[in-house]
Amino acid sequence: MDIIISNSSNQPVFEQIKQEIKKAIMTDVLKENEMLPSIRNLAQDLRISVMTVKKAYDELEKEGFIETVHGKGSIVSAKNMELLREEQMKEIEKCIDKIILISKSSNITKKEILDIFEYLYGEDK
Amino acid sequence: MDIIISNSSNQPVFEQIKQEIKKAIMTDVLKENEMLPSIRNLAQDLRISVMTVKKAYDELEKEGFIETVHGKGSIVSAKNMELLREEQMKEIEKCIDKIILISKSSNITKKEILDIFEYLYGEDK
DNA sequence: ATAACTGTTATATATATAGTATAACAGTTA
DNA sequence: TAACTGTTATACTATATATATAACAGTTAT
Repeated sequence: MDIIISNSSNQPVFEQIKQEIKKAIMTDVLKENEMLPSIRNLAQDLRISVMTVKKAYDELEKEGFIETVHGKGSIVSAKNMELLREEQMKEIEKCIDKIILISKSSNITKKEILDIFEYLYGEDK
Repeated sequence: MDIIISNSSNQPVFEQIKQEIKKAIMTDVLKENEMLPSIRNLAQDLRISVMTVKKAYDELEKEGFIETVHGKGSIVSAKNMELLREEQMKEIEKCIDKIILISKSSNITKKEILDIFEYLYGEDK
């Protein structure tokens, strides 16, 4: 599994780790019940503190994406696809809400937004 | 001009002030060359520190939305509509980028997104 | 000139978040 | 027992946010 973090990102490191792992789960790079890297290994690979990785893992566990057992390590929770889908749907809805808020308090039209969306989405899918 | 801030917001107070003022400019509540509230008055009204208001005004000036003269106060810059429009367009594009990123790394389809958009947008406009 | 407004600058303080570093402790497995 | 796992606690640094206060400086009208 490749986890890429950037210190120039506006996102905190632990947040980037969370997102990368969620992405890996969603794209099936990390499958159900598969082991995640140990916090020490990942910390060493990314050259960051163990505590930062632990924070990411702790939050992923609280959110139901992984399960951690003391002494063994962390695995991907079963039945998390619906969870992820719901979470991502909520994220998309938040973005759309923001877009609509901007649109309605400005002279940017619905059509303009749809055009940009189509353009940025590209041909595929 | 009504500026509403919330301490329970995840956004910092100075950021909320910036957004409220931009919104007021966009909706013509604050017109070109119109005076903004003095930093002391606004701070008193919102029951926050003068420095927090100053920070908001300083950034609005750096971004070109207002102009401040020592001893006189701040006014809305002329020709900021294109500026605001561009900024809001960029904001919308960022949101769309995020939506597309999520969409393409998940099983959420373009059609689903468009349906949610239509639903949330409502009938008007 | 003075009063009463404006903004400016500097200083000190408090709090929260993010991140690091280290060490000691504890569970698992071969 | 060795070599992995995660856990907890502590201390420290840096940054962002926000407050409070005071002194300084420009503008305007009387």
